[in-house]
Amino acid sequence: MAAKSKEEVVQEYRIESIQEATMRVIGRKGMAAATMQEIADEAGVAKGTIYLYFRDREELVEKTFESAILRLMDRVDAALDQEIGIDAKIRAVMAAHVGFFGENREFFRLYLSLRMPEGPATRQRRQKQHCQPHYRVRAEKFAKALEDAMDRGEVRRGDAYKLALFIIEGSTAIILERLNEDAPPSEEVDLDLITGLILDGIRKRS
Amino acid sequence: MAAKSKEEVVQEYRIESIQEATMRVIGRKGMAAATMQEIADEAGVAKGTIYLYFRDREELVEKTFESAILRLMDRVDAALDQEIGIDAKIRAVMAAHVGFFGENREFFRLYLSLRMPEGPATRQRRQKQHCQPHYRVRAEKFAKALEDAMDRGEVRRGDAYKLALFIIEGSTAIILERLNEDAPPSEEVDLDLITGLILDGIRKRS
DNA sequence: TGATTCACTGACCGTGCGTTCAGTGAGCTG
DNA sequence: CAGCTCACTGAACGCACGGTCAGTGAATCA
Repeated sequence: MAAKSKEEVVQEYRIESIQEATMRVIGRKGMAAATMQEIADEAGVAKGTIYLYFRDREELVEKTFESAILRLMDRVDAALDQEIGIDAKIRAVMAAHVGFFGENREFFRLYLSLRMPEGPATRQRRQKQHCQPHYRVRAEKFAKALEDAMDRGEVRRGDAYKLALFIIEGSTAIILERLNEDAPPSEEVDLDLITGLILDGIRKRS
Repeated sequence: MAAKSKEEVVQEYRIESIQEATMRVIGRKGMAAATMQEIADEAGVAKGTIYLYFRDREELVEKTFESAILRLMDRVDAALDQEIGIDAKIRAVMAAHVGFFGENREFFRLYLSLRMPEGPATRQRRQKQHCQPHYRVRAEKFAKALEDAMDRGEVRRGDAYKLALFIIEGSTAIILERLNEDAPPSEEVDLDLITGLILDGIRKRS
């Protein structure tokens, strides 16, 4: 059985605290301006302690990103795996995104920063290997759902992957706007907007 | 008349060279990893020379962004000012974006970096004042065009600003994908995809 | 042609970062 | 209770960056 020793428990707790602190600081200051010192202060540990659990800053950010994005992926997968029509499925996927980022506001900055690789070529390659796949995989899964709907005749044929990219990125803009608004409308209103646009477009029908 | 003295000409040339170098280096290394030294080398001048024309790194980046985004805005404005139906107008706006970024690949990284403010509060405020307005203004102009179309009954009523954000951001994803593709399809194909989605959605009609 | 100017240079400086590691002390051990 | 262990600490280090400014020499002037 999976009984955890006291050491394991305290280790996991430390790792979690540090990762949460990392997200909060990056959420507040932005990727570039988030320093190890401030992350350590925020987590209530010494700077050196972080290096007991993470090799360097890069690994810290990477692991922090990964553990959060996996939670998002779980929700999206749950939405995609349901046996429902494409209408409901798209709405569910969008609801998963809006809900997740609503609950994890601090993560949003980190999420935006890591979509676009930074730094010299070597760093970029490493980021491409670790962070972009999550983005790409999510887009591919969504594209797969669109293709299935095309096969079933629910959706017009077209480049499903590019459609998926468009939709995911477009919703990101709406989510960003929601997070900046003082009094965002209920999630339903924005979900209706998004799904309405995706499914039926903006053209008025007679 | 506007005869330029020799000094003015050489000044303009310097400024242009430095700004072009800035875009190339940021395009290659990313915003954070682009150093003044490398920009200077790329422009073929000494580091100190840059500071004769720009107060500091921040102003350099800001001005570089501004002069490029204004060129984009000109194209978009031209597309929006035409007296044509909303179908053609949307296509023209999208064509302006795709075309511009196709011709100014190096600028794309800079563009993506400056959408989301970085750094501590003071820096963020300055960026909000200088860079975000261009983004917001573009979205508002596009939203205005959508509202006009709503008034004319061409488009269903809805939150025009959020629709504009969704559309602009979604197209950005397609453009990014185009820039990464080894052999992107002709612009027409992607423009059809985008305008088709926006106007009529993805749902198959009987 | 000697004097003057000034755009340009690049070695230098201070700062602030990520990273290290000798030291500390709470808690376990025998 | 003496000795030991080891997770944790934070001062110190090296480095790379943005920014400075005394110096240089080509172009201009008188």
